[in-house]
Amino acid sequence: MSAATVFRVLADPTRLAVLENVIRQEMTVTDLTARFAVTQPAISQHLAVLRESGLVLHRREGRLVFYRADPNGLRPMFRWIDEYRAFWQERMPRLTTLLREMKDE
Amino acid sequence: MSAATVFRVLADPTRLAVLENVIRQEMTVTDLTARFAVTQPAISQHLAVLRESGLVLHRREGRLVFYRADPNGLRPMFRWIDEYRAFWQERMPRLTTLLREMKDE
DNA sequence: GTAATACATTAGCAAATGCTTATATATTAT
DNA sequence: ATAATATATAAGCATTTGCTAATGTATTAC
Repeated sequence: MSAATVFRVLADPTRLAVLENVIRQEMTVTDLTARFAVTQPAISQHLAVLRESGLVLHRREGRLVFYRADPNGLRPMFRWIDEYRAFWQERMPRLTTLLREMKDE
Repeated sequence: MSAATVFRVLADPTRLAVLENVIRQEMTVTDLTARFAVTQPAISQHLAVLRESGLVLHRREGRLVFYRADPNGLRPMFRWIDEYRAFWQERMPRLTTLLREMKDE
């Protein structure tokens, strides 16, 4: 998964907001649908994109499907940031070790 | 400038690669055009998007226009990461102070 | 001046995207 | 079994996107 792919997935405001919700807490599709002005299929489609890009995990419990963010999903983004570390570092001196952790662990 | 906007700008592989080039070093439009398989107008259009979203700076010198990355351009992204700090932190314990710097300075 | 160079902008187009409606699939309740 | 609920998938459509070709605008060279 490339950084550009992760950026593309996060680029849509609705999809980003869906991710933000499942970062805060695990949630069903119905829960999510209730929080947005779009239909359930739209939410399911966003979740499919988030799933395929490794940004969320899901588990089925009866008819309910619970979604939650996968912290590993953003690793390509962290790797990208780290790759240009020297550049950000000019302005943000103590950045190095932190990004190292985010990238490697 | 919202995080989603920054993500959208970074989402296109060509445009991301253009940004990566001007991160490494200041460069003219002609320089950039030589490095990609697309036409000069395509490069100029990507640069326009990067300019309007605050990701690059430019200066004119005669007929040449030099572009370079603006490190402040990614601040919305860093702010977004910081907003969900607690979540990443579960897996990356020493993340806090670093993101603080990136966000605030 | 005129020509050449560097870059930006416009118009047009094919492909991708995000949405809705309709429908399919899976699970639970009766 | 049948109906109801939860979610996924498909089809269709309007909008956005990234590209090229053509043209416009500065600036420098002659």
